[in-house]
Amino acid sequence: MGRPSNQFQRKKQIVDALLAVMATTGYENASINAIAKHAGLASGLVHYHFKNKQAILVELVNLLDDTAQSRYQDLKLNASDPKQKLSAFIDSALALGQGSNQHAVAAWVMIGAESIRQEEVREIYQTVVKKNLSELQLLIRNYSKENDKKLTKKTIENIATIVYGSIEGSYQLASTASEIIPKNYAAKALKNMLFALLDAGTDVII
Amino acid sequence: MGRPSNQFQRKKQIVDALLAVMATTGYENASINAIAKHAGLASGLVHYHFKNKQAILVELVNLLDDTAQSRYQDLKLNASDPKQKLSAFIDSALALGQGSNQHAVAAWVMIGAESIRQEEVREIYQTVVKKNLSELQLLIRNYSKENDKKLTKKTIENIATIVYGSIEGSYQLASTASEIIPKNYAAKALKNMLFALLDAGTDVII
Amino acid sequence: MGRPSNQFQRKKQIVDALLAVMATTGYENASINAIAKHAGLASGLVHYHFKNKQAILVELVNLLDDTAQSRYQDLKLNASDPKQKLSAFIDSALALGQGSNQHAVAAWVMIGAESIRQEEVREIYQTVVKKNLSELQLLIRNYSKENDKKLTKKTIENIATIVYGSIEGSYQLASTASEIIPKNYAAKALKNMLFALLDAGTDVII
Amino acid sequence: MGRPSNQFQRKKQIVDALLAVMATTGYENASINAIAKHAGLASGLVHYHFKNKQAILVELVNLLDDTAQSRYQDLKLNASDPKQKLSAFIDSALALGQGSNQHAVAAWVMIGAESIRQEEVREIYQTVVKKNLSELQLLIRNYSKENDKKLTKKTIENIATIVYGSIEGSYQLASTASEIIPKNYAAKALKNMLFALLDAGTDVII
DNA sequence: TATGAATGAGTATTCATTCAT
DNA sequence: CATGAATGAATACTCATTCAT
Repeated sequence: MGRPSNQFQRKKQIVDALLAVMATTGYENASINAIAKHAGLASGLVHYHFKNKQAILVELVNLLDDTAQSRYQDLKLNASDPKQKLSAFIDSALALGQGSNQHAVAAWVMIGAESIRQEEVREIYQTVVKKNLSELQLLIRNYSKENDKKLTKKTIENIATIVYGSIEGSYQLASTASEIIPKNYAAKALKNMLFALLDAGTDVII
Repeated sequence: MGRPSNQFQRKKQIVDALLAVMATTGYENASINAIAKHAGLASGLVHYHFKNKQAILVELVNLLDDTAQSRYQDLKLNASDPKQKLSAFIDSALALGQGSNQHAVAAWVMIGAESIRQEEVREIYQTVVKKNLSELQLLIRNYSKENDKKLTKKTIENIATIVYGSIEGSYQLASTASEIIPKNYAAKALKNMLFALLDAGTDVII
Repeated sequence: MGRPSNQFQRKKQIVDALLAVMATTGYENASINAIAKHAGLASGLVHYHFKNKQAILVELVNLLDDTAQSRYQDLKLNASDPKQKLSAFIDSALALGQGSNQHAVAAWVMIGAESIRQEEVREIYQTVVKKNLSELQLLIRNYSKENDKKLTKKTIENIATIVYGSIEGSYQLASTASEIIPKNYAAKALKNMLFALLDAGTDVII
Repeated sequence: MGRPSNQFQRKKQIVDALLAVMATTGYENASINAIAKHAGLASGLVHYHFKNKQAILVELVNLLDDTAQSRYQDLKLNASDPKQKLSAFIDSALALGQGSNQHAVAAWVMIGAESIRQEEVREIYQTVVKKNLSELQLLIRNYSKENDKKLTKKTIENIATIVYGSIEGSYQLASTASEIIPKNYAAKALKNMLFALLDAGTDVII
């Protein structure tokens, strides 16, 4: 009957290794050999499980998105009103620096840059962005609805986009300038700014 | 006597070529050959003018910073009060998409990623970040002072950082997801959000 | 499971190729491509087995030393008294020109020159020199002891060094001036000169 | 009438620079640029004065030989009998380490290695060797004649060759192993060995 | 599944030499 | 004579990918 399949475990091992290696070396410099060594596997095995190097990256993008999603879902469970849900989104995204997610944050920045030049990566990256923008728009709409604000679709889009951009930018700064930026500023500062805007008179918001 | 020097012109040519090439291919994939070809030069000449590839990148970072600076200085000339000056900063940074600066924006994103792994690049990158954060803090302080708000140093730092992060994040989104984000949303949305915060009661801001 | 290792065989193949190529072209001009071609291998494989070109050279120095050692040990087996042992050393070192060791001699001269500028090579080279000087000093001491001569440590050192220098110099002449120097002069001439000195009155020797 | 020619001075400057540079880097790594910089000249000027790099090396070989010759001629002036003349040859050749001739010695070793692979260099190198061997043979013949020893031509050749080889070998050891060999051993040790041989009964010498 | 040897194209960098000024 | 910019071939080394075992 042959040995039991361990495809899943091996793939995870390899993707994790790519994450670790590319967080410090970048994607181009994360050689298959380095990835294999980090995973404790023979280099040939990497290509047995993945058609090519790009396929590992694609898998990594999915992994990072899944992780972020589940973190958000967890936090959302305890959120009862729209404001708390919006906060949950931002908090889950910007709980930077704690745990081993510094690697993930650095890798995400690299992926962002990589998606400029790799079509397939860009597609998945955009899918993730789109999903997050949609979720943010929904959360913002619900929040403003509850507060009896009537925001146009366009306004909500703009706000969601700048908020999501702020999150991505915080990743960038956390990875490249952590010594010169405040600690743990991001989530709170972004929430304050966002709610100040949403709570202001509608004439302010465009 | 002897051949006249044209170092300055050639160096500019090469740096410009790196900008153009890496905007679409990334730094690693911007081969010296590709750069030379784009500049219409022999590949050996690139190394005659630059010690190594990294030196070109360093020069490019300086160039991009200089360009951004002068754009800001220009806009600031017409700004008479603190609010206008703060606006000038954001406008000069986020006047994306117009002119040939799409390349510059994409390159800047690549540089951000590259600075995670190249010490020397990171240092210059951080210098630029630091300078911008300082300027932003000054502008915010002046604005709040004029409005009789007393913000703590820490608060000003946090606000400046999230604002600068938003700018960097907008570059990221503009480069990788321009099809799925609103057009020209960034400057206005960020300014609205920022001033909503700064104009809110001090109890809101921390 | 998996492909059987042949590292040992391949490494030998590559080192042998370096020997052959550098004997006629020098180290700098022994390109990895030339070495690979001579060994019948793909150029990339050379770097799969050796970290860099210098590592091959280091391995070659060791190989040449090993070969010389075993030649000496073989000859020493048939030597019963101190004089014969001393002769065995010189004979094993200066049995030039016969067999395929012309390449080895030329390569050794190149290595000597190379060790002036490559630290790591110089270290191994010096180790080999030191070992040979020690052995020569021991042989000379034993010989003079048997002949009731009392030579100072310093005298023995000096003699050993000039003898070893003569050997190295003979390699040089054999490689660069073989047409204009006598055939097979070296071992006999050096032995005659050395024993004339050692057998002379102690007043002669200093 | 144009400016006065300084060809001679310039050529000397360049040859001296090659000597200095190649003493530490080897011939292959002594780039024209490095030579020019060391000489304080523009790189193009080097090729104005020398057809190619090899021509500088050829000139250097001649320079080193001339220097050695004049040192020998100086010492020979004070030598009145054959023994003193023979000593003068060895002394002039082995006055190592003093003055700035360490560079010259190292360069000579490099030239020896280089002459294995460069035909033209080998030819000059051999000319120098031949001249020195002839002189040594003459000196040995005169010495033995005075002492009423009748040495065959072959014997004299052999002795001259091993003596000259010893000199070359001493250069090698002085350049690559100076830390582990005695100081100033060479001239005295070689002379003792040589005269012990020449003064021994003719039955010893073959 | 797994190993690790093998390939060959690609990359940054160096450098002798030429040439415009 | 002199400068130094320009060329283009050569070189060590890297690496994704393939393949024999």
